[in-house]
Amino acid sequence: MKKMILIDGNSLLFRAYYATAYSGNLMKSSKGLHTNAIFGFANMMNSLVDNNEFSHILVAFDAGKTTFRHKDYKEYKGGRKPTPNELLEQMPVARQLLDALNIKCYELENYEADDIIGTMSKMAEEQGFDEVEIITGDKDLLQLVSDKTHVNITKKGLSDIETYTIKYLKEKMGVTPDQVTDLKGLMGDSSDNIPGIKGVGEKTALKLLNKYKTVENIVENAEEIKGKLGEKVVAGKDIARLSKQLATIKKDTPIEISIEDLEHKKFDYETLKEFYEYLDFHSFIKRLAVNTDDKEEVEIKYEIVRDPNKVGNILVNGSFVIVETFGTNYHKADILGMGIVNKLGKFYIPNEVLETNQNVQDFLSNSEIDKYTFDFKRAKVALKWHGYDFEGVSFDLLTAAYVLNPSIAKEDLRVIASNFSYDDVSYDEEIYGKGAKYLVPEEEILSAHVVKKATALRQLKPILIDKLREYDQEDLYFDLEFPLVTVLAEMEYTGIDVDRTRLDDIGEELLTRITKLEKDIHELAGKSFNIGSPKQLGVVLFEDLGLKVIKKTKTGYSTNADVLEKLKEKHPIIEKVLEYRTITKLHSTYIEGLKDAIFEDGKIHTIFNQTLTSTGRLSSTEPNLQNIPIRYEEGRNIRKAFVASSEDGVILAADYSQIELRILAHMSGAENLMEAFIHDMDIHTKTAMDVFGVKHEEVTSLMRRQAKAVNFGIVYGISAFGLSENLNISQKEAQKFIDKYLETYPGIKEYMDDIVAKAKLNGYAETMLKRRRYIPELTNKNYMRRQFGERTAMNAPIQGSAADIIKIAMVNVFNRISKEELNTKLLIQVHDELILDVPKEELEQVKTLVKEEMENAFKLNVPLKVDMDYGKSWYEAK
DNA sequence: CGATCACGC
DNA sequence: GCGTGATCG
Repeated sequence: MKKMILIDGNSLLFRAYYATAYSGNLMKSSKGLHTNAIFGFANMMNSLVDNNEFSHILVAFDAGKTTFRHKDYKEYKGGRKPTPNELLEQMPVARQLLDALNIKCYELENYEADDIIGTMSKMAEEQGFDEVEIITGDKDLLQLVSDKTHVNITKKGLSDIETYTIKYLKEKMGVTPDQVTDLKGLMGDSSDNIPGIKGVGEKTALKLLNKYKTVENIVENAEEIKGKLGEKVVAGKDIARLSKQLATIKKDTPIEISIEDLEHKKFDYETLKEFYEYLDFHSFIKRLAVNTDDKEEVEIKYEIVRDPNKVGNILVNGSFVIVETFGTNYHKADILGMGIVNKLGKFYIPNEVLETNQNVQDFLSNSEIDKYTFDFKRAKVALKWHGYDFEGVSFDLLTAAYVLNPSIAKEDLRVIASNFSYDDVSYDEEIYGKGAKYLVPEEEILSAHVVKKATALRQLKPILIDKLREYDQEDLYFDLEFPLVTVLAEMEYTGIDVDRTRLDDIGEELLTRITKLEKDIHELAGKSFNIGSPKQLGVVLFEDLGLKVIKKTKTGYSTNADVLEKLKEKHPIIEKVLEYRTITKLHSTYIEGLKDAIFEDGKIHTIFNQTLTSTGRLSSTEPNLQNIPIRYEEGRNIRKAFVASSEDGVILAADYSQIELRILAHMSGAENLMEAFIHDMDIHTKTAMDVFGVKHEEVTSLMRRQAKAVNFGIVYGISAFGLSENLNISQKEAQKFIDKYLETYPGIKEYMDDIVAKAKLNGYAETMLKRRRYIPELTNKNYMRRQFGERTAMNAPIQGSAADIIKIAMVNVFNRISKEELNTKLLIQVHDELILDVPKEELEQVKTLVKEEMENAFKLNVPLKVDMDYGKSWYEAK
């Protein structure tokens, strides 16, 4: 149930103030601050939060004194008594209170709270909220009543409210919501200093509206109206129109917050308590304590199941299952136990029972028994290492949350739960501790935690599935992201064979070179220092040797490769340092790092994080197999250590050629670009031809290099600054290149503008498969951040769609391999490339299959092209 | 634990 | 632009 509460902050504060102020003795805190309005306001907010079920909440405030309405009518709200200082000083405190309550408040320059509320209620209705409740003391807001939106007007004393529905409004005031503004246009409003038609009061106004419906209609037919009234209407027609306009609440204010920002979160007990103490609101503190104590007493009831005769009975279809592991690397994690929640109740099954009870193992491995889980891949791989299969899972909360919003899904269930306003579960870190204190707690604590997670899972599954439907992401989730979990689990568990001796040999060579380089560098420097320390190196280069400082970092001299490259001619030490950097990098990250990651089976088992990147790409850790060197021969040699698993098998590498630019051609429909791909031309040469307006044979290598950098920039969404760094040119020149590129391909310009506009409107950009990336930077006050947001908006659909496509290919390749009963294994994905382990006799079949599935993963307006190669090692599969 | 650097796409 | 990892202070 999605229900939004919108509160008119100013109105309630006024009411709260005057409700108690007349007595003449205002409440004061021990610090001398008046608190009567805050007290009433806090009371109101508390009873609101305690007595209502809702999912979103916002308190809107007026900003400043003037609004856009003053432009049309400078007397707007004129003649009002000034706000008493005793109330003014409480205004900021109200915002502090809301902060402590974890309730969002918002105000907007030039607009009134009404307009924010009007806009939000419209947005909420459009986005499928079931109900919107507006709370105010101002009857103007009644114009917002609809079948979904109710307006609650506070009555004297604040304690009770009057709820207006369309029906009640008609009964009570005799008008429809739309006519509320007409009514005010006719009769005016003294409190806002809106004139209305002279001599027309409520009775007359209603009579007129009853007959003519709107102010406009009344004015148009003024001649029909007889007598004095007719004259009054004619005389006051402009005033009436203006008055109506002033009374009309704007439903399209340029607000900078989104519905997601308003999700109701629990307050932090300590913060709130501190705040109440500051205000001397002791009664509230007591109530707070009672409420939290209550919560702690409601311990969840569950059963720890050990009886082997009983355990079989509780494991039924439709179970929510948490397989609890201990250790971040699940290839070597212990399994602690399982939390099960289903129609029979809540249960905890300790690991000893899992290990010894066939019923439990059958339950997990039976694909006919429907199960739902959290972090399916972790559970599946961990169980597999312990000898158990985990099948029949049809929902994984972690990946579902990631699809809904890639920026929230961290691997802690509590983090995700909180994002959906469910807080009744602990963070794993609270249970296990961290660092040296990462320990398994006693079973009582552990089991309660695991069962709570399973309970949260049950609560959250329908909510997330609803959202997937609402966002039209069901296909993306059920046909792609979720099936991919199993594929990745298999890849990780399979692992890739590594020739340790090869790594040893390369490592030894590197080590001798390092020793030699160290000696040379120290000699050239005239002293011994730590070359690996940028700080020390900086001193040697720029102080001792007096080289020119090219760039500085926050902390000192910059010594990165770009800088050193420019100093290469100036001193022989530079070349040595550069070499030292690459060699030590190779040695520590790739030789030592990889050797440490080899398992007892002689393989490396990476972990693909499926829920981390904001674009939809995968990432790889422990070790990262997506950044094994390739560009330079020295590093590329590392790949010789990644070998086929069988004697005469091969490693097959298949990569998409220019997939991002092909996607750009497809999405933008830019003709020149499409043509290039349809004829399979060299894309950078083609870009150079188009941008520089030259013939094929006139493209120089510099032109091609520049065109390539611009294409690169398009794909990665870099700025003029980034491009200038890449090409070593000025930002101005870089901007010229970009402008020229967009001029050459107007289709791309149009497409990019469109994407940015849409992203600004929606708050997110999306891929071809409806994967979203939210971009809050688009409304950032800082120009640079906004600019970054725009580039992100342009880039996310390109990179994300490429990620979508290779994921489709992976699922399809995987399914084909198993359907054709092959022993070939998918091993690694590197963003636009797949690495497979292929037995010799399957090679021809697999080559065909992989090419087919990759090239036909998704139908674009241009062909998808895949290049393949194979060999005994990854090195040979260029 | 943040900053810097280097590797990949 | 998006990532991971090693090292330093």
